Amino acid sequence: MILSKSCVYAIRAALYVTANGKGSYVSIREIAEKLDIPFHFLTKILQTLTENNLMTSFRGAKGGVALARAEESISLIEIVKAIDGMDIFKECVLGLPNCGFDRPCPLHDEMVGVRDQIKQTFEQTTLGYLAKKTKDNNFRISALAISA
Amino acid sequence: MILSKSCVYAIRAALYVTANGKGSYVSIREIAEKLDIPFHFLTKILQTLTENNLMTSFRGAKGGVALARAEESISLIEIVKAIDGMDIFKECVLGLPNCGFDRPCPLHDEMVGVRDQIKQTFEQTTLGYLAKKTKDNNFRISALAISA
DNA sequence: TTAAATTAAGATAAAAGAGTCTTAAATAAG
DNA sequence: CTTATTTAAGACTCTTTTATCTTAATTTAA
Repeated sequence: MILSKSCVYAIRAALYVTANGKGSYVSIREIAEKLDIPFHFLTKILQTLTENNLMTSFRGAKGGVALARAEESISLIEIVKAIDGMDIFKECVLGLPNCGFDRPCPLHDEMVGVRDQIKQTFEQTTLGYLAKKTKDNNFRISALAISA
Repeated sequence: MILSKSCVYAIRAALYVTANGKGSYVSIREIAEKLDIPFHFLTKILQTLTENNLMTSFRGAKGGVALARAEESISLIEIVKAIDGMDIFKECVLGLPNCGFDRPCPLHDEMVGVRDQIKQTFEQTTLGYLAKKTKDNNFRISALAISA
């Protein structure tokens, strides 16, 4: 698994908010139920996104979370950075410290390309783009059966 | 981390055996010390490789492990398969079950390529090739400083 | 035959990741 | 003002991965 479960939950939740939160706050309970994510666990994860200025939150009745900025300006890598950190894009596949051009591991050449490609994908993919793509193609962001 | 720590240990140990085990058994203690891997932990991992017919082992004094087949005939994917399983090459980046051409997640298109590329790399890279490359270029398979 | 070396196997422990539960604080609405 | 709703925060539990420890079994060689 490239991303931690927390990070996957964060991305899926952010997509849900992008797609369903136009103009108002979305309650974490709703997100948790719709995406089949443990509520309290998701609460913590979204708190981290809020701390990292990717979301804003609002307490109390009618409270919830919302994107902190325009959906086209938030790319997935910001979420990954907040939850899993950027080290996952630098890590040596054989776990050797300071693996790189200078001191490569035997697999460095083979892996550096795909790793950069993954990083680029996360850099270039915005919540806005991905939410639109998800809607247009009726893609799913939950394992749950689609409810009308 | 794409591969588990166990899997990384397995690959590095297999490379060490390939490079240093010509014709005879290499003791697990030696591998563990040279590669800075916990001995008992490595023992279990190599037992798994032995159970999967990738290595043979020999008990008692002068015992150790050796490759079960010619080094050019063992590709990294066999080690990955034995330790982490093949699911890591099928897993959806967003953790959705049955993500694929039929029921893709929003990131499926972006990820399917790199995932296949990683898989191909492990399929095509043999222990023989990698050990030779490691020797020729003086690459390292351990975090430890190189000892004369 | 005995001692040393070495893998095999199983129990246990430590660490990290994932998930749950409870209480506090804030907000809206009656 | 009170109640219901909702996020914040912290403690706690569970599971998986990683690591350690002990004993058994096997083999070599003195």
